[in-house]
Amino acid sequence: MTSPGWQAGAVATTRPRARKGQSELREQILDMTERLLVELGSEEAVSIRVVADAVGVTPPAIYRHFADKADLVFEVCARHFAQFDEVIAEAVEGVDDPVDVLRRMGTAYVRFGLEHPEHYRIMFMAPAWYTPEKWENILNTGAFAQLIQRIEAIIDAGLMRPGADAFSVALHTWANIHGLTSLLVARPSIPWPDLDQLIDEHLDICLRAHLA
Amino acid sequence: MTSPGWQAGAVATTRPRARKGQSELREQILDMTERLLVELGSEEAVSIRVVADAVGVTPPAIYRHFADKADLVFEVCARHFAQFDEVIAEAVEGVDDPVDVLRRMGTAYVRFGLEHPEHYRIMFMAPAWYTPEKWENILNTGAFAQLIQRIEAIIDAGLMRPGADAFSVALHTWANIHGLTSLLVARPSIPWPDLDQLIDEHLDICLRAHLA
DNA sequence: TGTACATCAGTGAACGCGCGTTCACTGATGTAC
DNA sequence: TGTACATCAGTGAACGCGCGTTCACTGATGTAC
Repeated sequence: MTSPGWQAGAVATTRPRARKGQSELREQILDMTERLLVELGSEEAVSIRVVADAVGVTPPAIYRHFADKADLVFEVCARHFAQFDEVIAEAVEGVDDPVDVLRRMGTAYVRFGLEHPEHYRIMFMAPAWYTPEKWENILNTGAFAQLIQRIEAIIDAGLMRPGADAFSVALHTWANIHGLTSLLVARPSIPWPDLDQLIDEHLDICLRAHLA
Repeated sequence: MTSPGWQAGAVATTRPRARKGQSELREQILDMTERLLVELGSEEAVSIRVVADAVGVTPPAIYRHFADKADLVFEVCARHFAQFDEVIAEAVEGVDDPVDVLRRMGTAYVRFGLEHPEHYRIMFMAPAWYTPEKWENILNTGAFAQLIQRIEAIIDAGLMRPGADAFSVALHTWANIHGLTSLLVARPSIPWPDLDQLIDEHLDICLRAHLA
């Protein structure tokens, strides 16, 4: 049995070459790498060959669009951070109450981790090897700057314990929220209690520790 | 240049065979695997061949003591958990004040992570693949049971907020302490403030959230 | 005490695999005349 | 409008590597007679 496209005399059913300068392959590769990262659940399992195969292209084709594997993973990582910042920013859009803002940021944070566990793992749990320098120091990230700013607003409104320092509160709050998120991501097999309630409770506790 | 041990006519400098049933190789392999895990900073980088080389033995020799690579890593993981439980238990020995007990457990926990980052990573941050089932659900672990018990003591002493549930408090406290620990382990390159103070502050916050 | 033998911890060579990456190439696309 | 040519995205084959694991073996250790 020969596949229809490969009968003698027939033109081989090769992938049609993209028009010059119009290749969408780069985007397809990024999309697929992101998807495979989620599906295979591990950075290591996503190889150049596996990505190429999934996209329907030969491995060397990847190298026309990315310098090497690290470059590819860097780009995907950059997408994760952009997406993350977006999610956090969206979560507080149009919310007035400054404490409610914090609650929503926290909830959005945990949800992001649960919905994109492999992204979250690479961003905040894995060794920094594959994380572009730009995000290695996450404290410069859009979302963390956001957090500090929102905490300052609460301090200004006189709702925080006296003497509270915005940076310090932000750091500990991040650690606390990350703690729940990363445990949920790393150990999904633990018989966690109801997630909605667990997250709500955790945010109660995190806020309570700092509010006046 | 031939190495002295391999001159023509000389007896090859082979590793002397252990006496029957007295092989210490098994322990040496476990020790070295643990050490390499720390040195190489990654589970994946520790291969059967690398371990064999470091111990001064050929790869197949490993298989006389462990069924396969997973078995070897399982055993090392078991050691980590035992060591961890020990550290936590030691930290509270002879401490009377029930709140102080919690503080010391928390400090010991973070310190364990900082001193054994690769152990910590495997135990609580890495996917559960290599974690023996026994510890996959960490809530059954010695240390977590300890934590619940100690929290119950505080509740009994009337020092907790009314309505506090020991299991719930333990869960959130674990998440909070793990949060700081895992961030420190995952992102050592972040310009963290003074560690002693950071840990102290974090414990203040964690306790404050639950105490009456 | 001396010799023949069984045991079995560790060896040396090899297996098949998937990895990242390279190289010379092919052939459709687009362009210049 | 037709033809010759340059471009370059993607191919096919191969590289060297380290991996986990297997196999038949060796030879010192320990034992039975």
